[in-house]
Amino acid sequence: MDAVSALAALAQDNRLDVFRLLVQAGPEGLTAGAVATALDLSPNTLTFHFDRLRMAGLVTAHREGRSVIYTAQFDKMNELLGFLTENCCGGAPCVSAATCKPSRSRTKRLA
Amino acid sequence: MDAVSALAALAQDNRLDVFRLLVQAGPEGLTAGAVATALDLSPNTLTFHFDRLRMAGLVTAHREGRSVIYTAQFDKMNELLGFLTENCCGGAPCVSAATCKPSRSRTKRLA
DNA sequence: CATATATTTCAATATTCGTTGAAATATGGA
DNA sequence: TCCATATTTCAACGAATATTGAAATATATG
Repeated sequence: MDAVSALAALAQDNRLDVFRLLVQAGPEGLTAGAVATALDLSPNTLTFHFDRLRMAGLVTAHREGRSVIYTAQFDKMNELLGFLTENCCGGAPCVSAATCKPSRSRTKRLA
Repeated sequence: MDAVSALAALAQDNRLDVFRLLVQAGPEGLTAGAVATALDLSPNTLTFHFDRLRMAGLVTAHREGRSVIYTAQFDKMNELLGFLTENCCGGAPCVSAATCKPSRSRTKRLA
């Protein structure tokens, strides 16, 4: 796993905002357009940032109709948190317990 | 607290290595020269990276004789871990328990 | 003081980053 | 098919990043 690219993906204001928004949105994710509107980012700029997050493994994308839906990858975030706790933190033993989960398990979209 | 600059500080191979080394070294820290030797970095390049870590609050520096000793700031790392767990992770509740501590509490230097 | 050691500063350079605007592509509906 | 919506691709550009080499600064020792 590449901790540096995951860190780099989150180390930018707009991308951090994008990721936080996707985390809030939970496993159903959000359309690119919804993120663009929410954060007031132009669609091409957003694509650039999505690419970084995607290459780092922090989000995935799938098309649904004309929209593309981006979804936070909680596993990857857990992996990063685990790495940081273990390697940059003196190895506090709480890693496995602090499992990263979607904020609210709302199963609203299309339901 | 500026999560982005802390993330950016760690989002580079050499700096991540530097920080991990300082975490291993514990509260006594390491001289700039020791880090340079351990990671095979030229001293001026290292100063550049130390600056980034320092501005992010992840390390502090103090002179001791002709050497400058750099020390990891565990509190700041805890802060970052807390932020990430809370904001990028759905708010898993383990944050306060996963307190970031020096790897080994050896109180050797000057003792 | 003169010299050696330890670190920082500075200028230069190639590379990468983040944004913009225009054009292209993909999908769905009239 | 034609058109509107949604997203991506591309070229361009200024800004920031990481590294190098040379010079400067700070401290200790003879």
